[in-house]
Amino acid sequence: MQDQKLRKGPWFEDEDERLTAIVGLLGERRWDALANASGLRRSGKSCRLRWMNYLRPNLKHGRISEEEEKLILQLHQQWGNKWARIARRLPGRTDNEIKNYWRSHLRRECQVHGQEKVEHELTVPNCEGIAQSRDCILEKDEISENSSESSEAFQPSDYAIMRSPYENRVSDWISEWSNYKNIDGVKHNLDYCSADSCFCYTTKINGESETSLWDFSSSIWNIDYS
DNA sequence: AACTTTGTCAACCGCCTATCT
DNA sequence: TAGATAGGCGGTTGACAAAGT
Repeated sequence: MQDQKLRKGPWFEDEDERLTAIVGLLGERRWDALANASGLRRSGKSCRLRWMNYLRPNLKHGRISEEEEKLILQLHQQWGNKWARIARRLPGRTDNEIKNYWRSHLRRECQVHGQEKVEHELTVPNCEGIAQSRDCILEKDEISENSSESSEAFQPSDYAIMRSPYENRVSDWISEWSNYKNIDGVKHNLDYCSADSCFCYTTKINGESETSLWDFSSSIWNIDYS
């Protein structure tokens, strides 16, 4: 399909219907092939975006509730502009929606405070500056360990300053897993380049703390009953 | 009433990573 | 193993409506 023939801009109702039908037939994959098969003069990316942000079932289209807003603010404070990741915590909401909402919210905040600093800090949360490297993660780890607040559970999300989808996925997985297991705190040391990745976590069983270590490279549990 | 500003939303763009061949 | 392709993500833009002057 030639680029100059591709349609852009708002979607028409019949295009939505066609896309919905073809996704129902072929599933949510191979978007380029799907776009061709549908006869829509749209790129695969455009089809995917339309589906993910608008046509997908179980999407909420209404206003963001107060609870959702609190969650967005909280997660954004923890993770920064990881919209897709934040969206995964809000069923029915898309990353685009949350991103848009945040931008509106951010503008309001800036107007209220009248400080450019606010924008900077909100754009670059955590770490007192942007995490340019994984060194920052290590520093944060050290800070946390020495902090007077160290009695509080260390959240897996504190390691969210990662850059690759792989890192994000691993971090997400740890986060979800720890929630599922009702784990107090997770410490995560990820070196994805060397596949020497591990994280440790603490659980309480009958009031006793138990620290365990998950080693990605060997996929084994090392239990430390301290 | 007319114009300007602000807010909201949908969509596109470019980059990066994963997967395929 | 390298190159090509597909998919995912965050940033940005532009259209439109509502609110303000």
